[in-house]
Amino acid sequence: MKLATWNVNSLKVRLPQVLDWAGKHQPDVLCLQETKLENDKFPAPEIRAAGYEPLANGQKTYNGVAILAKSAAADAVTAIPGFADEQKRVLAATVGGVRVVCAYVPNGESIESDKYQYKLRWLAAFRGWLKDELARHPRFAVLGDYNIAPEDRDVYDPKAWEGQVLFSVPERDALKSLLDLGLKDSFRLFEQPERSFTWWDYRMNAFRRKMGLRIDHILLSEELAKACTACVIDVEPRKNERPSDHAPVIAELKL
DNA sequence: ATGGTAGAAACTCTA
Repeated sequence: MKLATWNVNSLKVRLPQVLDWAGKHQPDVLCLQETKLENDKFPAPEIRAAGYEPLANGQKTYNGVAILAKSAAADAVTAIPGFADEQKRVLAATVGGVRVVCAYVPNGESIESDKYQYKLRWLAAFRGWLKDELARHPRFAVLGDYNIAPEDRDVYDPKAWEGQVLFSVPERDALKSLLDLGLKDSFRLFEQPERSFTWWDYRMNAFRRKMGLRIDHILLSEELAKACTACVIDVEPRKNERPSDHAPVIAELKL
């Protein structure tokens, strides 16, 4: 079973790239973030034609998540229970006996921003929900754009990024506290190339200069981590014309 | 000295 995640930064713009990529890599589950589409605008027919059943939780202009699955998805949840949030950032569903959470964690803007406080509050609520879901589902995966780089090696210039949003200690601690629930960063289960990143700013030729951060992650429960045989970042779509600023991440499971 | 780019939508906000 292949699980994948990709922040597409507008599904309207990126739909052809998403269909092309899914056709090539054939993930069983593809989690998308920043779809920026209301559900009634979601391109469900095109996605069905490509062999995927879509689940969408979107809004206009900002945010929005979706799960594309090769087999039927059940028991969808579209919000963090008990956390009032206008922003569409989560979607959970059960696919092929695996409970999948697709998440778009708030960016935070800067550590001085109100949005940063929202990010930390959001992560605390998210943790509570994941704990509950994990208790009920031993086969549990949390995929998405976390907007947090865990370690120095996940940042092209950790000195310059120290204390900045996406790499500040409170954010990294929040990510650690998700792992402390009993989740594994699937990417680090394996030997990986140096300078492995999933996001590069559109500005300053950041991609060409390898100035990236690894902020998109696939976290796996113990049971799924044991079954995980590979996790890779596919940088190829970042080279496309009109690319997303994020690259997809794929984890392969032998279930 | 505070850019630069991209997306959506409205002439600005978010990332």
